[in-house]
Amino acid sequence: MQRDFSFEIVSQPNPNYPLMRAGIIHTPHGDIKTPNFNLVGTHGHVKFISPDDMWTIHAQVMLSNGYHLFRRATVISATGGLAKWSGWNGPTFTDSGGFQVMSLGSGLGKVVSMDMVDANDESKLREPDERMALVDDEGVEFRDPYSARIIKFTPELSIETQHKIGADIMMSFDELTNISDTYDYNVRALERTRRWAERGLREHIRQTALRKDRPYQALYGVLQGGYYLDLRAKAARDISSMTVDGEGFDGFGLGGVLTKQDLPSILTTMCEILPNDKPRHLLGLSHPDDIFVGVETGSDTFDCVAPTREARHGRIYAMDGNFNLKRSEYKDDDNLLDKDCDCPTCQAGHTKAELRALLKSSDIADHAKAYNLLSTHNARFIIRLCEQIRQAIIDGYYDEYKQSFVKRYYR
RNA sequence: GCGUCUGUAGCUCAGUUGGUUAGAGCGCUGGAUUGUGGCUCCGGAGGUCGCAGGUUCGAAUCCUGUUAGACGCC
Repeated sequence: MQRDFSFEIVSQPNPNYPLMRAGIIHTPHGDIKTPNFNLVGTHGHVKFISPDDMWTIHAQVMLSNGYHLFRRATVISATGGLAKWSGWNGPTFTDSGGFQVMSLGSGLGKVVSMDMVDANDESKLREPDERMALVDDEGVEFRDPYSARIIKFTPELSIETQHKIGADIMMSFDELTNISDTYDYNVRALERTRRWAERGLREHIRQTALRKDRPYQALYGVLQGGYYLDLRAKAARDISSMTVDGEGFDGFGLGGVLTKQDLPSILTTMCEILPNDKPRHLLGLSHPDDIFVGVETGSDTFDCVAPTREARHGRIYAMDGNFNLKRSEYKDDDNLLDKDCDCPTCQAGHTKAELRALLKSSDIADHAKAYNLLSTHNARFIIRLCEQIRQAIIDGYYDEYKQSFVKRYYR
């Protein structure tokens, strides 16, 4: 199979972190220098951040969602794929819709619990008859109560949809378990995810053959297993060794609801088993401490809604620690969001007082302005963090960099 | 001058035939937010019910007076 997709490692091994690396992912829409944070544009655009803004803040990747774009997949395909259709002409990822198995199913209407006090507590799960996503071995039935629309998503349909959308990198359709699911349930869900991965890989090979006129789209196999290390190791062995007609996955997605406490051991367990020469994407995490753990254990790319969502809610990232811009103490504060920031918002001189007023205004146009200025700021903060981590890995001063960052940020 | 209507939280208002510590939305204020059903979610402060009397076991609610505003009529 012809692939215009590859991964190269550009750093020397670090004895303190044997799995850590900096690299380059070569895709049909350009190179991704890793570690990198992918901006999340679920519906094909990042909320309140334009493609021009993305270039300005040195974003490298947009990650969209095959489930949310399902109805528009044919149009996107006809337009020439996600990059052209969205106006963002750089590298793109699509997620499979696997996250929605949980977020619209057992976790519907709840903030994703990452607290171990909820572990194994099935009473914390949404009742099946209240869920908008019902899972079985065949796939997932998504229901929309407003339109009465029902979509039966299967691994085959997810992959076919993602091929239509045409992102450079796709994710296999997986079942994400909730922290409240039991060990036994995780065993069953993991086996289901393994079978779905195989079915998806088979469909991927079929679709690739059907679309020879298009650039090759890479497919990452996704690893699950809850917070159980034995299941995580099994997932890593199963997915990394999986082949269909001699073809395997191009990279790996590290998925699941992962607590800060368990993150290092879970990531280490998986990445020690995964082959070193393929890229790994850590799904859904972007807080700086999580990124540090991720890169130290071998993750290359990250994505998360937190920087943009938290920006819209007034949670601002800054080198000396995050803060809530809505607090009254910033009402007359003429300082920048972060005096050391190179984002367009801080470079333009917007003050905390000014941005707070926009954010708290009753005018929807002011909101939009604030959301744009604050989202680009937070996004740039995490992107810059990844850029600096990459440079530190390559130039051999990672420990010093991390120490200085953490000392200020988590003071 | 007379008549009618209206005065309840910073704002807009609910308050059932009088019945425990008078509610809501917005605003204010604090927190949450991790592969985006989110201008979302959770919490807190804030009122001697225009004022003064009266009836009653008990009044935001009924009666009288008074005051402020709106409207109408001479």
